[in-house]
Amino acid sequence: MPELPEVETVRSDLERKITGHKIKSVKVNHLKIIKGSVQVFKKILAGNSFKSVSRIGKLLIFKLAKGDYYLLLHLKMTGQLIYQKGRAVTPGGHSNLALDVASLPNKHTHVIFNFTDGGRLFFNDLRKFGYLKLVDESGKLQAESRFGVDPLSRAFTPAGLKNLIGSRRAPIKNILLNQELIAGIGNIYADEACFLAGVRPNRPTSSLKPKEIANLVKSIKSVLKKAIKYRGTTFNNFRDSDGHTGNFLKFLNVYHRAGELCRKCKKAKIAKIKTAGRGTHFCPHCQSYPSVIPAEAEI
DNA sequence: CTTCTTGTTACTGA
DNA sequence: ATCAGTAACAAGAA
Repeated sequence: MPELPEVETVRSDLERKITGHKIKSVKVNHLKIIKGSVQVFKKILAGNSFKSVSRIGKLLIFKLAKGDYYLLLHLKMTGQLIYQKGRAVTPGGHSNLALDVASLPNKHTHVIFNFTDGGRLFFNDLRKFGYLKLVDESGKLQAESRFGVDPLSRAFTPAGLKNLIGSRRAPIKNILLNQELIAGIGNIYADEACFLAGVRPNRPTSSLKPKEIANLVKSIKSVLKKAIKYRGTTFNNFRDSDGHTGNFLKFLNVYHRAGELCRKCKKAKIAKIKTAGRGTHFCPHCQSYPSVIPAEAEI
C-alpha cells in the first residue's frame, strides 16, 4: 500500500535513474490504466523525456522536457514502477530482491516505457486501480490544488492541525487520512502515528487535548521520516524501482499486529477495530481514550 | 465458500 | 453548504 514514504522512495529513485533519458516508445497493454486518449499519450511521450519527478501526497508528477505536459501517476494500492537498465547484468546477492526484474514484463505489467538506451520502465498493477494521465500545466495545478498540507513541511504544525480539525467531530484517523487536509498519510502510518502519540485512532477530534495534537504532529513527522529512511513498508506488493521490498515492516508497532503483544508496554494485546471504514490497530493500554466517550465495539 | 484487504471517488443522507 | 458514512472499483490472501 504505497503511502507517502513508499511513493517518495520511488520518486527519488526514478528522478536519479530516468530523467533526461530519451523515450523511444510506450507500450500500453491495458487501455483502462491510461486516462484519456491512449493514442495521444503515446504520441506525446515518444521522442520526449522526463525532466523531473515530483510528488504531492501519494501522486507522482513527471514533468516532460518537451511541450507543456506532465504525466500524473498514481500507484493506488498495488501499483509498481520498476526500472530495468539497458543491457545491464542483474547483480545477484540482494536479500530483499523479491521481484525478478529480469522476468518483466509479467501478467500485471500494463504500461512499458522503452528508452533509447535500452532501459525500460514497467508499470505493474495487480488490481488495476492505479492510473497514468497526461495533463498540461493547468491540469497539473488543478490536480495539485486538491491536496492538503505536506505533513513533512514546516507548514504542518500543531496550530495547523488544530485549524484543519476545525469543528469536525469525526475520529482523528479520518482527518489524518483525508488527502484534502493532509497529503500522503494512509492506513499504515495513520495507525502508527497514533500509537506513537498515545492517542487512539477512533478518538473524536473534539476530545483531543492540545498536548495530544502536538504529539500527533511530532509522531507523524517522525514515523514518515523513518519510513522514508528505510525505503517504505512492504506487506505483499510494494517494491521500489529496483524490485526490492521496503525495510520498515520490522518497525511497525500496531499495524498488522492484531492480537500480538504491545512492544511498548508488553502487557496488552494489540486491538483491531474499524474506523474511517478501515482496519484500525491500537494498544488499549498505551493509547488513551476518555472514559466519557462510549467505546466502539471491537471486531 | 465467505470475508477481508485499501486509495480514492461517487453517492447517500443527515 | 457541510460533513460523515458507505459502496464500488479489482484481484487476490486468508
